[in-house]
Amino acid sequence: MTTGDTRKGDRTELLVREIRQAIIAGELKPGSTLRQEELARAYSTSRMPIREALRVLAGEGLVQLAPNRGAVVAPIDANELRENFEMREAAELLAMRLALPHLSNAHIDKAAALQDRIASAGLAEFGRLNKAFHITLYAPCERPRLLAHISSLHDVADRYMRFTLARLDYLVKSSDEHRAILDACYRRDTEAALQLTSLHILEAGKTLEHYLLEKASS
Amino acid sequence: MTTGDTRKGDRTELLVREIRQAIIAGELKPGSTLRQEELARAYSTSRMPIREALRVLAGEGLVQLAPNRGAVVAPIDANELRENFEMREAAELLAMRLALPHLSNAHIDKAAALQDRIASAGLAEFGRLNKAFHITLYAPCERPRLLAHISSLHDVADRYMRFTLARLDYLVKSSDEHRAILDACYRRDTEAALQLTSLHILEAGKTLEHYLLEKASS
DNA sequence: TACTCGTATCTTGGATCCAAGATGGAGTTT
DNA sequence: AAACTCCATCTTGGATCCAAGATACGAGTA
Repeated sequence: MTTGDTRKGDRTELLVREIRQAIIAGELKPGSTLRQEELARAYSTSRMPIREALRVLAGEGLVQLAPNRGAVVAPIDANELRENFEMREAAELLAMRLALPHLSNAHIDKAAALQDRIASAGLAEFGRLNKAFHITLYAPCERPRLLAHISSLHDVADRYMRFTLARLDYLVKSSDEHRAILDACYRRDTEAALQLTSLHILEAGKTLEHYLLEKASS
Repeated sequence: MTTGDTRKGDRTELLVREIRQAIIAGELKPGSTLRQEELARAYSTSRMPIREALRVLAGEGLVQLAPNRGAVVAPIDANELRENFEMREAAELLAMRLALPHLSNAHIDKAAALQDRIASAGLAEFGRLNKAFHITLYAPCERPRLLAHISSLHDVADRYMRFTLARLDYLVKSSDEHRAILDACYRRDTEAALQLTSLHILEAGKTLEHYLLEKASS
């Protein structure tokens, strides 16, 4: 569930994080089969924690399990991409709406600082920082399940962004929209903040969908 | 993730289903510790599939894992109840909105048949049938991830409903609202269907919250 | 009497072992 | 030549074994 829990965590939990990152980053290619023995050797452990980790990742939709036939990295799928952004819009609007009444300038400052880092970061770091930016704005809503859900959705969105090798103009446009959202937050303009967030997410989805189809036809 | 996948499934998958139901039904009490050995004996298997099942259920938020300290059934929490219904509203409105353009009379008929069964069912079956009713209406949206998400949310809502021992008038009111939603669907009145669904969910949340606080103070 | 430290016991987590299902190829048959 | 069957091999799934962390209890001391 991608909880924000940062405590020590057992080995399996670490493996979940590492394999999840590997899938998001595309090091583990979509559709490739994951053999337990291989992963065990790769992460120098036994098959047992790998098995548990794969089941967790299956729950997040990043791998697909078939009984007695093993696991494959979830394939890239235009429908899933669309669905992901639709769900993100619904979930993030809710979070934004609930967070806004409790959003302090300190919070917005923190998000603004993250946006500054995004501006000077590359594609590899964009997803992580982008997620942090959004979650920071939503954090005051105090809804742990909702935030975990959003975090998980961002992970798969990040995967699609890297897969499509999103262009620079995508990052620039996104940054502009971030600044507009921050501005609306500082002004405590609820309607604008919600509207801008909605557009920000939906248009990002459209753009990535476009990139994906483009890539598929080439 | 509570996929609708109904294929044979390995032992672990079956265990997940059984333990999930036991938690929802309250047979496994909130806060009680789950010892692997006990569960293994109870389901006549070894600890191994139990361990995997617990991790999956942790992902769904039905159990809480603490490294080296085992698992407990997720405690009842008024905040989580509220959050659950807020998330349901957001997710189900999205599903409804996407499904309506593709909703055939056959689909609505099927949902209506489920509603008839709900009317003559008891508290124990309400949750399952209620979930089926809603999912049936949303199914034409063709969004597997979204539907799985909604299904999972319904599971924890069901748990709270049973825990609060929801009164009969709750079930009656819910049935009336179901019929109103069906009516709006037959009329293809999009606005009304969305509005009624929103109220249906939010008021159910309020009611259960009320019951829960009542129970807590007694 | 209350508090602390140490030990015995319990439970989880990881590794290994074994059985069962799936895959691939060779050989046979039509 | 194509297809089917049977068998060797590979991989997963479940059980058992062992180590390490956590808990509980009791002895000893202030």
